[in-house]
Amino acid sequence: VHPRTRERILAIADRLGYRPNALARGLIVQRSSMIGLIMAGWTNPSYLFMLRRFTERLQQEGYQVMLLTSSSEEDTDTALQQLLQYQVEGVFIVSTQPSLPVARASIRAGTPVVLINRNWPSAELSTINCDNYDVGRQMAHTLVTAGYRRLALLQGDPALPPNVQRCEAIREVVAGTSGFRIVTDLARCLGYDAGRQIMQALWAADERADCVICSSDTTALGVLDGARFDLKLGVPDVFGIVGVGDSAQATWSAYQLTSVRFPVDEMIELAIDELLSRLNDPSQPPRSMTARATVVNRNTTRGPGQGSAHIPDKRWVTR
Amino acid sequence: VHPRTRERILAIADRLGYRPNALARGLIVQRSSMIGLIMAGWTNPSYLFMLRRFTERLQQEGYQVMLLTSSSEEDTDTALQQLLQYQVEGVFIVSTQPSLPVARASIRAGTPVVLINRNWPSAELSTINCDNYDVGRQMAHTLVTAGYRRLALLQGDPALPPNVQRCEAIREVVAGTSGFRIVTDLARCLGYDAGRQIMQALWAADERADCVICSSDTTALGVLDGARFDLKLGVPDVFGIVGVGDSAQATWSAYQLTSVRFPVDEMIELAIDELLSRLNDPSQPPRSMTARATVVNRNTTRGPGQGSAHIPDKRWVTR
DNA sequence: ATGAAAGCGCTAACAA
DNA sequence: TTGTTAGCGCTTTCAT
Repeated sequence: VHPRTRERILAIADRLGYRPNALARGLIVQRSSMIGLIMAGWTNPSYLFMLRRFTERLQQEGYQVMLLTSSSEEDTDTALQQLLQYQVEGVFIVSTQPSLPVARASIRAGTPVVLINRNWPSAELSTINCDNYDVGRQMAHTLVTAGYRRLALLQGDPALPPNVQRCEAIREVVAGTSGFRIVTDLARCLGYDAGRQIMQALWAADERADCVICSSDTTALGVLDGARFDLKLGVPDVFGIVGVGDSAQATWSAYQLTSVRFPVDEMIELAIDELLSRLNDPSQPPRSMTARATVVNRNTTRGPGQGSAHIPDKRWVTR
Repeated sequence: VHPRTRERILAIADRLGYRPNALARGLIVQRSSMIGLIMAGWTNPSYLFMLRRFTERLQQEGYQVMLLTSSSEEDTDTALQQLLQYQVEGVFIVSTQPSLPVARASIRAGTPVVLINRNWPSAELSTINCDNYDVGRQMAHTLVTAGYRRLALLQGDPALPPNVQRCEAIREVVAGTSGFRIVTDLARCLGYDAGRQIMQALWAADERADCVICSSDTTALGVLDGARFDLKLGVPDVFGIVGVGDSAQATWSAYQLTSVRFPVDEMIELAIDELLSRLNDPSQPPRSMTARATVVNRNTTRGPGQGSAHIPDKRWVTR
């Protein structure tokens, strides 16, 4: 094409307000350039960063992101079906999962699905996950080796697989450790205020706990403030606390909370890489990856660690 | 249609894996059912909630959300053009803005645009905003009436309109108040660590500040920990601190930070309502709404308020 | 109640 | 290099 003509036509097109219709193009080339993203678990603060990275990278790779919310598995099913109708080329599902028949539908449609923070029984979907049993084991061991004896277990949502897996592993460790036992076991303890109040109850109980495992950092920080401010307890000397998530606040010098760190950044990049590579080569089989979380010992548990801000070793197990 | 036949056909369709193609439908009915969402300012923690509400409500109304990221105004332009090519029916733009010609293009395309946390000079785009001058004024007044005299101004990103508007208003108040002045004026102070370090510098300076205005709660909490832990200063007696955003952490009993609260929830719902109603009635002119933020006095400033958790009066100014 | 035909805006393949 | 044609998967209209 002559540059002259090209220029002229482009100018006219612009003046006429012409925009190529990406939908019509998608129809004919059989590529929508759209990727679906189904999100649950919005209370996890690191998901803001996740959303950002997803959109940034996919945009960069020439895709558009279609974002859907789910608050139940039925939601996830309808969301996934919607996305398939919109001809997305792939979909990420975060902290939730579709039913088997709907998942099968996506497989038949040839649309790769990547599950994040959820397991999948068969090898039909890519998954990227933490070993939550291991997380539970590590948390319990941290407390045991620090010499605590009477554990309070402050669970989150008992319907969430990661929560039950963690707790199961904790109970296993407890069962296998003489002299260490669970004196309180509460579900649905979430948030700063809940933590702070529950600390009072723990101390008023017949059998006082001397350490606690919380289902989130926010809860743990509430417990910590309850222990230090309200009860004037020596933390970590008389009372030990461990949280989950290694949030920014956990690292603040006012808190220095011992917490479980997930390699969030790596998980995100890996999830994107996995989907992109399956998009480039549809014959590639779905992979299941397990990330290793580590507890970072700070100042709410006795023991060796003193505000160690070390980067955990990233060990990936691929099946 | 006979229910019998209907059932039979549906079953066959399902077995064949038939999914209606939403793109093709959109092409013919001239309605994509897609809404664009261009996001910047990802460091604002309340944006996670915003994303959630946007997707929840739009999904509920039968729309799909297309999420794009922008980190500059050029990004915003290309993002908006992309969205127009994908035939979105409307778009939200958060904490950024398009250039005038690109905005005009969207107007010609008949696609309503709602700007959130950004102003727009002319009345072509809907906007929903806080009165940032008023925010600056309120923050300064809070400090003045509490009897502080030597202000340290810890700005955020000097390129961000909300930041410059706030600071402008603060300077105005300072200029009009004898005995009250700015002893330190720093830009790009963001984050807990920055705040904590800067506190040291403030106290080591020739002329010590006795109060500080921070550009975010996180910074303010860093300053607070720096003052209390490192310097053992009496807060609020010898040193006053005010933050912006009224984050969850600001309300924690360990902090009780005086901060500016924006009516985020209401702003979000209003933004969605505005777009939906313009979608339903395209002849409806764009509206500009201004939300009123309020400082909630807690325990990092002297004065009447003692952890008042009152809900601010929501006053909306519509032009 | 069902079938046929037109066309949404685009790309791809072909012919001029 | 340019123009023509077919058709992506759907809805709508009109005829059966």
